[in-house]
Amino acid sequence: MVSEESQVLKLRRAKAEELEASGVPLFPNNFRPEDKAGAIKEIFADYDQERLAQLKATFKVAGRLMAKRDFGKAVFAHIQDETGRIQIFVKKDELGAEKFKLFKKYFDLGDIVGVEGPLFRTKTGELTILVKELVLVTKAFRPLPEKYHGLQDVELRYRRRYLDLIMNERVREIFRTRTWIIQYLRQYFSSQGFLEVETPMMQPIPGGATARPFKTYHHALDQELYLRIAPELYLKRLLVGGFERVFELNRNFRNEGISVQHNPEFTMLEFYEAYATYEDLMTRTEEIFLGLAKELTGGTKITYQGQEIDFTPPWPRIPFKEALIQIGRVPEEVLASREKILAFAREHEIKLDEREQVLGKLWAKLFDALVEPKLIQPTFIVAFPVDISPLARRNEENPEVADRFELFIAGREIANAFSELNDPRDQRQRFEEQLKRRLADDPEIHPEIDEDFIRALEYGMPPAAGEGIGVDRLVMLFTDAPSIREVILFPHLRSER
RNA sequence: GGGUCGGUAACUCAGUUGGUAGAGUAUCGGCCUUUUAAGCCGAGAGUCGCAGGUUCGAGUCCUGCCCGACCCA
Repeated sequence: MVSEESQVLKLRRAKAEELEASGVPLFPNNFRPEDKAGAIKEIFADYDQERLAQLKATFKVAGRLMAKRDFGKAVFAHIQDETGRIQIFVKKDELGAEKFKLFKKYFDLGDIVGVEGPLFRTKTGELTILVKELVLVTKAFRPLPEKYHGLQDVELRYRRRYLDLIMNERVREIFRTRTWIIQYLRQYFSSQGFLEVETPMMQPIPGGATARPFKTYHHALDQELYLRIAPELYLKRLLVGGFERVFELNRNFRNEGISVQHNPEFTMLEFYEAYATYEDLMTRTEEIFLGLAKELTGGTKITYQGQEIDFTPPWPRIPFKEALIQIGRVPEEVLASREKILAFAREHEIKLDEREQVLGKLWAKLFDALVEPKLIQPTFIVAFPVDISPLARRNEENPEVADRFELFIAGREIANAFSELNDPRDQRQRFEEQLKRRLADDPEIHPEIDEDFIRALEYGMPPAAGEGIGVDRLVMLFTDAPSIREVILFPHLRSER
């Protein structure tokens, strides 16, 4: 990058080098903090000045210098470590004239410093470290954003997430919650006897979903590979292999648009349970979400973008077609034919591909436009058309419908699950049907049937149900984040130029 | 891909009908030993996203492009 040295940066670097020349190391690694700001504030929250004065202990904390208030012969400052901020009071007659002068002249906001000293309470009651010892731990060559407004620019927040994390406590909190949720999920599935596994991220035939994949190339193998769009077909091979409960919590990649709900790489939880049906999974899903809500809020409700969402089970289970009619207000007769749907869509300004032949896909478009946005409270939509459910088991009574559900919350799809199709003959037919359509759709694509997956089914896969939960969207819900970028540490942006 | 809005100092933002580019924070110099957006005095700091165009003169008007946000596909 071209030099973006501003006057401020030049001055700051020059000052640091002057300090270094005087014998003070800028990046030493021999300070060992023994205390955390957060813990100190918690433990001594109720101590008044008198009790603090009786403590013999001193405290040793390292943190980034976030604020400095200079009174001449004494300076108040705040330092921030991973657990929070604590005030320090640097007095000339406590620290000594020499070190005090150094601090005033050479220690800048943004530097990481180490302090040691006893605790006291100021006139205004703030718990404060009276600094007896002070060292520079890491010199910052760049100034921090403005202390009051912090870093606001959304683009800068994403491109320089490190700065965002320094400046915005709320952002740190979101990512702690994200990690917490992921740990909760792992713990839940492990405790239920699910084995966590890792299946290929690079796949010769990208299956398990319909999406454009990222393509890559393996030189030694002289083979094209695709970043996975879903782990599904591999996880089901493991059911064939005899693992009866498996889950994978990891990244999927889809080479499609970016939006508030879509990042090219996103985190998916998929789990498969032998001898269970999609109905069992609805119960399990209610249990998981309710558990998360209780742990995170103490209750059954959360607020997402101003809307209250209540996870108290049971959640409504509405057949797909009925949802279109009752919630979407689509007249039943419209659903019967392609022509009527196209006319209806035109009339209601619902955009869809007029060349689309598959009835189920047309229904799905109506659903996305008319039903999905209205599903605010947790709702299972069940009984999906088979022609948009190529991996799901047919319903026993109605073979046109799959034993499948999708979970919607806050107008978004959060999970997708079904009883798994384990009849290799039917699976082959469905793949072939899909293949035909995709070739007609886009001759550029060279889709392939995953023959080994079919072969695996031919060895016999126990009846099972499987589910995928979009973890980023889940985290959005529980952190009240309006955009997926707020819950992904480094969301994809165009490169800086 | 289309629409709307935005990009001005390190950060947060003003900038009038087109007339020499501003504030606060941060920085630098000075004063100040219980402040907390500390205060007071003084100073420096800009490729106004980029490239063209109109004009005597463009941060401001026009065109194209780049980056971002939101909505739509």
